[in-house]
Amino acid sequence: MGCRTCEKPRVNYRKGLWSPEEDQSLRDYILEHGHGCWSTVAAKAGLQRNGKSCRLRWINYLRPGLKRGIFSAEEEETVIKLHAMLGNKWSQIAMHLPGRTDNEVKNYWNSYLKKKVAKIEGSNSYASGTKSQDTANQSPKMNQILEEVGKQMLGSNFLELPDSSSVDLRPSARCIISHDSFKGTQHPPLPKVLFADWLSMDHATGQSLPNSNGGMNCQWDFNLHADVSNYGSFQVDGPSSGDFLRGFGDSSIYGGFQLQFGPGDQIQGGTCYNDLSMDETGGSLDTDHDIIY
DNA sequence: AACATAGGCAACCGCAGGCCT
DNA sequence: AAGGCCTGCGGTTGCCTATGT
Repeated sequence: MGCRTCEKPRVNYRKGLWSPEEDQSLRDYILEHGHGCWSTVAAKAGLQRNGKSCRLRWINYLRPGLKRGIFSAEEEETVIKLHAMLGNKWSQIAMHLPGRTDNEVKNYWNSYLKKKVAKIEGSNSYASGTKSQDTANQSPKMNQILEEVGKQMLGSNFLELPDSSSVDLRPSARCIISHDSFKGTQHPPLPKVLFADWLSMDHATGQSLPNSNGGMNCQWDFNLHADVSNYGSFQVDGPSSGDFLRGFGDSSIYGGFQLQFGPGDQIQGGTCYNDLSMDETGGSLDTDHDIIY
């Protein structure tokens, strides 16, 4: 193995704010070629930036489907509740907020929500520490919040897997309802898992889920009704589907649509989203192609 | 109008984990 | 097995703008 570091020419990477021209170059390049290896994107796109900077710019600002502007009351509530459960796991919190980035959630929390929660919580440790992942030490109020969140997650906004499903919940899976509040007989035992978690665990490992429905691999999170016993189809509805769809070339389809997945289909990050074909009437995805994200 | 301060946000930094050679 | 690279994540910094004096 040679020393590749020594072979690389030293580049004075540009830092600081991105110009509109740089944005355009990066966007054009990725939309055409996909990002592939980030460290080579900058050079190929004609930018004097390092790969890390390009990746960050794409994820936080340029990628399709991003929501800009102020957080809605629902989003705010979601952040507060998930932060109470997960602590500073911004990427995991952001998974539950379609169109929001971890950076955006983090900034919103640090600049606004932290103070708001501090007011609510008064002088207890939550406001100052913010790392309340140790559920054993949580206040009764926090337990109440956690219980409420858990119930909501078991409700209609989140996936409930039918009892007959054969989804394998691997040990690495983070199970949201493992909190003490949900132990015992009042809540059904596993498997019940957030759809986004279910997908992201798959994403994390880069493997297909070992179930009979074929591997699905994407990170969006939206209101949906799932029927994994029916050949891996799931239906998306509600306003979030619009955000989802805006990720695919601004197709402004609102309302319900249905995605069909075959056993061999896989949707995962890595290449270009405009390879995706979508039948607006039937709403089926051509999953021979990958979806960027 | 000029300056000081605070807040918001974009971007950078450093670390960890996984993968490759 | 060891070292290097790449990616993702959370923490932090610094710039810009709004607001107050």
